[in-house]
Amino acid sequence: MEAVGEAKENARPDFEVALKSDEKLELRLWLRLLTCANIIEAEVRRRLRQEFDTTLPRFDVLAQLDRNVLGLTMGELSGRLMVSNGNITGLIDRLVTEGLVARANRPEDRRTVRVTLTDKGRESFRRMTPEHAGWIDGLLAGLDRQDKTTLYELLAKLKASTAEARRED
Amino acid sequence: MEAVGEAKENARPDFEVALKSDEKLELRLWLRLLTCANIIEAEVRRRLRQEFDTTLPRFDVLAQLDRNVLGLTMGELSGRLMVSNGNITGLIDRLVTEGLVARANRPEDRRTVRVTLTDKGRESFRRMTPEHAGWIDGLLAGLDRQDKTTLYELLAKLKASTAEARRED
DNA sequence: GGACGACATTTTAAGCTTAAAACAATAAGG
DNA sequence: CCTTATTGTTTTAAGCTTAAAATGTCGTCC
Repeated sequence: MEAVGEAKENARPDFEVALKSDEKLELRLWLRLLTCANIIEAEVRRRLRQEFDTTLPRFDVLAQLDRNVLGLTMGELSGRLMVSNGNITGLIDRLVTEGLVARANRPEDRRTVRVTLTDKGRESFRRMTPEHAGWIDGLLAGLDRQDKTTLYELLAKLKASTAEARRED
Repeated sequence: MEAVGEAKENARPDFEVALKSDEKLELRLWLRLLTCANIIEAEVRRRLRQEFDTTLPRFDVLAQLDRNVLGLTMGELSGRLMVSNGNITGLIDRLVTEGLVARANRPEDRRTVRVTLTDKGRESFRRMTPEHAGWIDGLLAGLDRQDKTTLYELLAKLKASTAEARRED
């Protein structure tokens, strides 16, 4: 018997359903952006779990390590994924248990750890990437090329806007 | 002593820093969308914590209850926020402890619970909303009105696209 | 060369989140 | 009725996430 309602396979808020139309444009824009990101992210998480029995944070770690053949330190990983250092510790613990990554001590600086993909980890990641790219393509298929480039440019502007706003504080 | 690096006040991935330029447009677009959403979300979370000592999921629950004066059941809440039922249980537990919402049993159907805002909860939410809207305005200030409406429309198209893609499976 | 500050990582405590199972109550069909 | 299915909520086990504190290591500056 299934206890969870219609939120199950969607996950994350679709606030727009409850939005009064007299809301400000800025708020509606933000909520719609959030909704889109959440829908796609939830879909990617769902498929990673169903098809590869893994999670998005694990996938993200593998992606970073695949790009950096020489490995990365814990700090470099947390910087690139923009999560806390403590978070990375647990994530790497689990990936080591799965045999997908390896920790190597570095004699030249015993404070740091070099994390690298194992062969198994690399193989696992390489098996997932094309599927992953396909999911994204499918989810964006309703936009034509012009839509995509326009959206891409507007999001660049938005990103710059948020950076500016945070600089001012 | 501060242990956490530069990820601290940003939180959430900025994958673009590691993106090879030969990546597909679709993938770059998705990662940029995710980055924008994560930046804004992290900023809202940070300010909710700093200025009001609360969290985004709590704020979202209060927002839903403020719109629905008669209250909502647990199931209605989980549907509107698009999270699992089990999640709502814990969230409401904590909000009850804080005195911001109240659970009321309903004699006509003893399976369900009616959750409503307390006066304290309503007052608390009303104090946060204008600030919250201001934060969003500030973060989007770098876009002119035309940018915002175009972005709003493109995101509607994207949302429809994801719905279509998931319908096909 | 010892003290002190800076840096890298881990630990801790708490909250958020989910899927799945368990529990509780109503509804429906004989 | 009363059994069975359905509906609404909670519990459970596991993972993700953070901020803050603790731990361990390096570098520098007397």
